[in-house]
Amino acid sequence: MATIVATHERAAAAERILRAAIALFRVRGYHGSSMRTLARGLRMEAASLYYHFGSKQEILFAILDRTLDDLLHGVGRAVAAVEGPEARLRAAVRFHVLFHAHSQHEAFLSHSELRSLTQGNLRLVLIRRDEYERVFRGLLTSGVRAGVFQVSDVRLTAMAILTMCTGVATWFSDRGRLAPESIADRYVEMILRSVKRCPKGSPS
Amino acid sequence: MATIVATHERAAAAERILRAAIALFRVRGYHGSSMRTLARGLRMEAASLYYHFGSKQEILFAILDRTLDDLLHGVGRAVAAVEGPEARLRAAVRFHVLFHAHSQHEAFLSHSELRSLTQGNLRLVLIRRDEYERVFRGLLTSGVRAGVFQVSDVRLTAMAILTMCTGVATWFSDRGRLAPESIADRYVEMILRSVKRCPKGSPS
DNA sequence: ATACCTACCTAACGTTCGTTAGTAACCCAG
DNA sequence: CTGGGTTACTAACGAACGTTAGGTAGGTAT
Repeated sequence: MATIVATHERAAAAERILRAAIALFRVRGYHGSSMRTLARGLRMEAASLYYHFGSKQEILFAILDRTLDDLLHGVGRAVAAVEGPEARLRAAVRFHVLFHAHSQHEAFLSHSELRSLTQGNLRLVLIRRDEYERVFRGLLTSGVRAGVFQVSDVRLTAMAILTMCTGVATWFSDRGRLAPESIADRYVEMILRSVKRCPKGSPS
Repeated sequence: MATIVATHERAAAAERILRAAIALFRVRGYHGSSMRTLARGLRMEAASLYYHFGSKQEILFAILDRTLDDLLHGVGRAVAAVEGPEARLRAAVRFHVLFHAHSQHEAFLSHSELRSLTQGNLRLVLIRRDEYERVFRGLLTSGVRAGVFQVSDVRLTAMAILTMCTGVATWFSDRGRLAPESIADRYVEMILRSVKRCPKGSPS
């Protein structure tokens, strides 16, 4: 079928553009990257990009939109796979760290380039980001209710955990000292240490 | 003295420009901000900015240069004021959080706009940023040697602490629920909980 | 009063930007 | 062999960019 092949090729070309855009925006930023530079990396002309995307903004939104989808589905699957607040928080943190190492560049963009989105696109992205953050607040709250966590402020702790793990995307390197799995393990330990209720008289 | 008044006025004008640039770059990013937009906010013409700064890049560098200075001197003063690894780490974390709340915008820029610096300027900034990070690694190492801290990886823990506190600059709001002091207190607690050696069998 | 300096201005330079119009090469169906 | 759709191209648009040249009003020093 021509149509099936065609749509497949088309999707593949769009995918190639998105991958190149992720790499370029990561290094130079959205406003620092031009359609001509993006096209050059793909051995194309700038005008040809407009066959696949309606605008530069549409490319940025496509990247962030998909990344937010991946984050939401990923964390959903991660917490659903285990039971209990502690195991679920471990799974969620682990997923978040691994995602920010493996999908480092798009994860970075979905924080750093929010300001480059148009108002409408920003709204759509923020709705899902809030949803994502609510997952972590929910896990902390359940843990506190169950008596296994002890945190002075759920919202603040959730922000602290998320920004700490999100930071992995800014410094992680494939050729670095630590593998994503090692980083995730250690982050999980650090975080659990700071939210777990201390059995007897707490050190603080 | 004419010269003293003159240099003072000149410095004040430059200061005004820097403050406006911090606010603008924060919202739109360096490449997303134009000299004309910056000038409009100051009720000036774009060309007039070149009387005070040689280029747009020079403005960005001036912001980051001074911010790095403030960070280095600030953390130096903070740790020198107390004794012992734990008290010093508390002081350093406390300073870092307070700085990223009070000087939120320039602190944010000194992380997000590193990529907009020219190669030479970037080098100068990174040298001092590395120096700053070394302070935290040093505090962790002393604590481990003294037997009061227990961390699996000093470098990783330092990065985790720094990115977590740095994140405050991205979400803090003057009109938010928590005052900088409260945030700092709680961050200090969370971090100390996760690096302090547990007296008997650790929870992990 | 004159000369000078400071701090701004207007006007314009050449370049690059995102984007559109129109077109040519290719591929597969009939 | 022909025709239509797909995917790229060349060329160009107007706008905005960072920056420079040159001028001018107002204060200060002599």
